[in-house]
Amino acid sequence: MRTLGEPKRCEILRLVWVEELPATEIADHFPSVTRSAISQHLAVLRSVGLVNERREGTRRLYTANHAELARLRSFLDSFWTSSLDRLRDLAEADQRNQERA
Amino acid sequence: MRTLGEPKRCEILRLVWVEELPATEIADHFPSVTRSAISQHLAVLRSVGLVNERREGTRRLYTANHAELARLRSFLDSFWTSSLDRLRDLAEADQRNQERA
DNA sequence: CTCTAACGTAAGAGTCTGCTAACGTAGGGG
DNA sequence: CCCCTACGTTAGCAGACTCTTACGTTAGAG
Repeated sequence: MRTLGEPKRCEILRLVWVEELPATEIADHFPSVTRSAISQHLAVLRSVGLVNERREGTRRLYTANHAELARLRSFLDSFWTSSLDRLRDLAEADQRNQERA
Repeated sequence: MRTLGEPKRCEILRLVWVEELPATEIADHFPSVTRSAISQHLAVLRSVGLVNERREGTRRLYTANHAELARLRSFLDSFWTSSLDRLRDLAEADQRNQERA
């Protein structure tokens, strides 16, 4: 989550989401920063497994790891499901209190 | 997203997800840090609208803003839907190329 | 009115982060 | 073999972030 808190990394992931792209082409989408900066962002994304790397000659092709982002999505979903569990627990505790009274 | 990149803020949001809690009680869940630090985290969460504040005497009661987190969830979902759009666009472009050939 | 509990806030220290600039490396092309 | 392209990596810096300490404020109790 912290990884995608950085807007550029989020955008990079979006770029390689459906299409495999070489590092240079990714960097070209960010005229405001150096290719080096993008390379470092790619290293971070790779370190947390959000992208996969494939080498082809001197080029390195990147793809998004959909499964990893799916994990993040299900983590957010857990907020809602845990809320249901919690409400059920609260309701049960409340019922026990009423029975005791 | 960057806001929840901080683990403590994520945990705070979880605490106030189903239950309205006063600031002190939230801080008590984090023995490792000062109440001041938690107060500052609450300010950040409030500034991005992830929590709502209600005053009751000297106490301030916090609740999670479910709608705001739902926006984040749908943002992640947009990754998958946009991927479908993108694939459709690519397919159409490819088809035009074949027709031209 | 004084005291205390429950807060937020300001200032400063230490740490992390994202960036650039410079350099190193590996794989072709000629 | 030389050179160029496509990269990653390192060093260093400026700004952002998180934490603590100290202080200010407000509401209620006595």
